[in-house]
Amino acid sequence: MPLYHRALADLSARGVATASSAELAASLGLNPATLRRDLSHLGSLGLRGTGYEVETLLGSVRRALALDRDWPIAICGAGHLGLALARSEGFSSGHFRVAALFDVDGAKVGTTLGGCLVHHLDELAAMVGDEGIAIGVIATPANAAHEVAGRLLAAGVRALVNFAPVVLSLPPGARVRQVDLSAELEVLAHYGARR
Amino acid sequence: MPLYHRALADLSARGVATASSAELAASLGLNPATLRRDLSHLGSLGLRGTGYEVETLLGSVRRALALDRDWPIAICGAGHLGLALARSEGFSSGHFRVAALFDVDGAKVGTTLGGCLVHHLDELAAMVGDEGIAIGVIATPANAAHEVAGRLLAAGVRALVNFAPVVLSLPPGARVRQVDLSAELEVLAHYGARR
DNA sequence: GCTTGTGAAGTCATTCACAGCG
DNA sequence: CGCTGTGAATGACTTCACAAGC
Repeated sequence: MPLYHRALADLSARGVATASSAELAASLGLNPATLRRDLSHLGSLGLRGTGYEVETLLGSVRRALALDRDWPIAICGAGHLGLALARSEGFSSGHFRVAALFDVDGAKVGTTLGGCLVHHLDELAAMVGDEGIAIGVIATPANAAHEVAGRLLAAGVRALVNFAPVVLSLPPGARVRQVDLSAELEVLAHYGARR
Repeated sequence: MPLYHRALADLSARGVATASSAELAASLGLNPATLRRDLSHLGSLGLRGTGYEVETLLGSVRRALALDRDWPIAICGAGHLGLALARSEGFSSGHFRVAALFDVDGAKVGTTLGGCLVHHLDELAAMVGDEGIAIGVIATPANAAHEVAGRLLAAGVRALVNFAPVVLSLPPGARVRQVDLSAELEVLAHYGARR
């Protein structure tokens, strides 16, 4: 669904008014039927014989993804990865905003890195409440990930993106998206060796 | 499969000799049957009544993932993300090694960032040959991703990790792993709004 | 004409449940 | 006994194929 959102935002920016499932699917490398069925979950939005109206569909996808409001994010870990994420397009542009950067290193706390003031992790709970943070990003070393996840959950954050190579066991009601850099490389190594 | 590799490497480092499918699965949050079926693809490695011998199984998984050799990697894009990746554990420790960092920015080329000399993208083809690079990482802005992917493929690199928010259309025989930061946030926003 | 939305079929992955083995 | 490996059942997705509609 995020893919559809991006494809439609592109078309919208380019001023395209309508697009058929075949065109959309081709631009995303998907089967047209898959795309039609996915979009049908949002309602009957297509015009038979014509396709989909880009602006209308974009609005529906945006609502489905709850991108019609702003999502403040907390990034935990102000190392290289945390800073890179804080400055990346995906995290700051559009519907997401890096509300705070946290670390436990006294040398970093209080300084401004990448345009963001670094707070101590102890301030997490307070800032989650003040800023309305609902999404937490774990960009710490592996051995700190569990504790940071626990603190985020305790502060009321129930949606996490975890970049640490650790499987987080979470209580029901909490969601985690795991982003595992070395796992990506390992599957490529597997396929690479087979050629 | 990379998850199994990591779990087994952990157990091995902690000196554990054997583990049952139930124990392994619990530590990864999986169903034991799923794990047994996955491992059965590697052969009949378990000891009935006992479980799996950690070292033996680790060796088999390592071979299956082709991690019994070194994989030199090229990172294209020496921005914040590219540098963070170059310094990350996952990319340098173990079986992977950042062999070269590339950019097109003349101000960066020739300097040493994060312990790596930055080469101009024009040197890509030569260095792929010299270093035996088989995996390329795209850490460029979205609008440069297509061209960089093309250059990597032209140089003979057929395995890519793409961090740019662009769907790459590749010739058959090439593999891509897409890592999409904003897509992760968007699915969390979707679920977050439903609670 | 062309394109959607959707039953029906097909494919792939997960899970159950148990025979077979150490 | 306990645990693996695996048929068989279940579920989730994908794709086909076509009737319904602009």
